[in-house]
Amino acid sequence: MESPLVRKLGCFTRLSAEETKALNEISRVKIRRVGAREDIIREGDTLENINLILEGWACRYKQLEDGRRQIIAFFVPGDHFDSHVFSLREMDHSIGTMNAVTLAELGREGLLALAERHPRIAQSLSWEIAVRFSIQREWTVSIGQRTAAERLGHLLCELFLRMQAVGLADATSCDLPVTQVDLADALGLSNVHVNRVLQELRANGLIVLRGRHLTIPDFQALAANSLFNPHYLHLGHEGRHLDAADE
Amino acid sequence: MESPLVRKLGCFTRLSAEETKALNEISRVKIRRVGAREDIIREGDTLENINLILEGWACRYKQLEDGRRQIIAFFVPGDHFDSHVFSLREMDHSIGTMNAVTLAELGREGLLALAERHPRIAQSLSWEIAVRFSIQREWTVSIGQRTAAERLGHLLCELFLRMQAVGLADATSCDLPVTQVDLADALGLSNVHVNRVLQELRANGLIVLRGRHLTIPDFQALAANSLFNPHYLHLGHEGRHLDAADE
DNA sequence: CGTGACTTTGAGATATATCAATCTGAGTGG
DNA sequence: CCACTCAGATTGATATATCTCAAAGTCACG
Repeated sequence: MESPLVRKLGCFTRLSAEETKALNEISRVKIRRVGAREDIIREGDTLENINLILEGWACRYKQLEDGRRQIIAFFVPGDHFDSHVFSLREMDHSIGTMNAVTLAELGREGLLALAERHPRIAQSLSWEIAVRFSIQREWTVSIGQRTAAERLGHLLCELFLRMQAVGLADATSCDLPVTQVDLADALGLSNVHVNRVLQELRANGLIVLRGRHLTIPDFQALAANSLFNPHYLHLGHEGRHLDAADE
Repeated sequence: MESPLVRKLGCFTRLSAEETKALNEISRVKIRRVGAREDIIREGDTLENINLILEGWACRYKQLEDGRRQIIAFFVPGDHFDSHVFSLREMDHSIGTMNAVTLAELGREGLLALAERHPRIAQSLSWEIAVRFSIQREWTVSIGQRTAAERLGHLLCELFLRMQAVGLADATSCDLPVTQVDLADALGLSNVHVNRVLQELRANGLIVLRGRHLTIPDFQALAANSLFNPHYLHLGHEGRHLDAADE
């Protein structure tokens, strides 16, 4: 079984068989299962390991004193949290699961050693961090400037492409294991409004969303409607080059 | 003259005289001046150097097709952009100046070599990136959840502390070389509304803002009013320890 | 002392929030 | 296999934070 991390890093650079094997192996050493809607990491914790998601979705979130919650990022399989946080004393936010999640706990040292031995792994891990940062920037743009419909459409486009990048989407659809309240907390909207905008997108034939499964019949249409430009995900740049060379 | 970078990294770890000297020297090699309201880097550019701000303010921003602009981050002296972007093909956003800016262009190799020779420099640079990421997350929270008054107050608290961290603030005030339109674009508000909220904060005695200079007479009061918790800036953790040991 | 950039004011307009029901459907126990 | 339950989705009615447009004021600078 191939680790979704391999799949994702493969978007950036072609990994050798040896590198792939090493990554798959390190993902198998220490597995942990967490139920739905549980916290994996709490604000104030100190981190010992890097957690890699093998199955399920999680999110980074922060809660204000009065209870308002903002989801700061979603994690899908192949994502990990959070190498660079090691520089900080303690977590300034929490990480919780959406549905049931399977994690690989990568020892910090193990991964660093791996990166040292395989420069392309190091390179693609730093690519991954840069992309994550880029996504965070785009969320700032979304919440700051886009209308509710654009925001929602934009988020769905992003999540769909990210699922596709790890091989968890078919041509037009993927799982979306989040509630409307979650979407609202991620977009800075009320759940009532999310519901209404969702209906509007459905009415326009831009999405089908039922039972935690999302279908985007015409991606271009939804993207255009949301001012979505996939550039910020930096997917498939190197990958596409290599693919082209294959043919 | 001490580089503001030294000042800032000193918040995290005590640098040796030798490390300080090395950082000051590398900041002096290649200096560049850019006028107010100019772009330093444009979307689509590829990066060759790391630019360190010695004087003046800049911002990261992104513009939607229809002209809406979101300021994604402010850069004050001591900040640099952007080591981790090297992993990406090309910039997915632009960087522009607020007022006149003096930059040090650090060669990528030079800095990497420096980091290799001095592990504490490497460590504090990675701390810096982690903090920047944390700030980006907090902006997401702000724009998503806080009211206009909280948002504005929160941003002013942040900028004041960041200026203080590089020694560019006195006990209650610092420069703030941005227009109300800039604040609006950073906060996802209209400039008219920023103006009104600014007046409200003034009326409540929380800020004095005139001629690009900000005074916060009672920081605690403004912080409380804005649900501002400085933890996310991760300032002075290690620093405080060492200070304590000094006594 | 004029010009342009920025700030301030006023008067509506509207996107989105809030509150409170009601509905739906998947899972549970009897 | 049927009621029950409960989380989540939907609806309706109303409130409000914030936006838009347009004009007028202020101030630094040449």
